[in-house]
Amino acid sequence: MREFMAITKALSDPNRVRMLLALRGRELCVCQITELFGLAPSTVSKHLSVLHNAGLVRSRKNERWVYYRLPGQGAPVMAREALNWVCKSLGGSEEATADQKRLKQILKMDLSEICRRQCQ
Amino acid sequence: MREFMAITKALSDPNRVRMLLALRGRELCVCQITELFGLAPSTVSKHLSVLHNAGLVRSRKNERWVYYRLPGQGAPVMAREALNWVCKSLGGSEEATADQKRLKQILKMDLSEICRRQCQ
DNA sequence: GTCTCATTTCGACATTTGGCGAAACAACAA
DNA sequence: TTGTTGTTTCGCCAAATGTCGAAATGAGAC
Repeated sequence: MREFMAITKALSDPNRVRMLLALRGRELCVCQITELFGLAPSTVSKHLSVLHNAGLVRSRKNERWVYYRLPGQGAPVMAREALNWVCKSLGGSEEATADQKRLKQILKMDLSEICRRQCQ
Repeated sequence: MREFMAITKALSDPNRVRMLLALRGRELCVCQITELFGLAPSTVSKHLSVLHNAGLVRSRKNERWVYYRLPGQGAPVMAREALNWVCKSLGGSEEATADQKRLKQILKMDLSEICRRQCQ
């Protein structure tokens, strides 16, 4: 029950759901997600920690950046089924499609450049 | 997205999830649910309206009582899949099992008697 | 019509939550 | 070591949420 509630609470915020959808098929670093959503870095970090706590994302650190990704087959059943449900339900939604489109632009940019813009 | 968020928000409260689990295989009237959870009737009513709004329960009125039940095949895909996920994930959980046990006792009681006790 | 009574709505309150900016942290660079 | 810099943690605030009791609703019963 505790595990389940951690997942549903994580999924009860639209920004967090959009983050999961943006992570389909690739990993993203915090600054890219921040750029995508136009939120403060601290806010994005908090959202990601909620998702991480629910087992809905994994993270790794490389050089200066922290990358988040969806967990693969190694994830607990509950989380995996939740993610399947999210992707199946909203994979083709307006919001997800628009995010994917903007994400394409962001992926072309240099990470350092993104971060520099956010530090202003 | 709106429909999806209504569902995840509805599922983000443990009492509401427990209500869904209690409704597996039977309909229950508001006073029975109130008795099961030890909450104020107004609180239970609000929770049920949130679930109803998300399409996760149906209701009907009979004589003095309002009965709630899980929607059958007629429910929208998203709600049906959410309910399947809930039942599959938590159907055998400690909380659900304990609730089922207490529910057995409550089902033996007369509806009028339950309501009389709650009006004190 | 009037009463009864199960349920819902309303108003208030305490807690939780999403958001930000500032400060702390961690890892690389010089 | 000392900066630089991307990320996280910490305080704080405004908005949303769970809970209750009181009042309103509405459908039978008399």
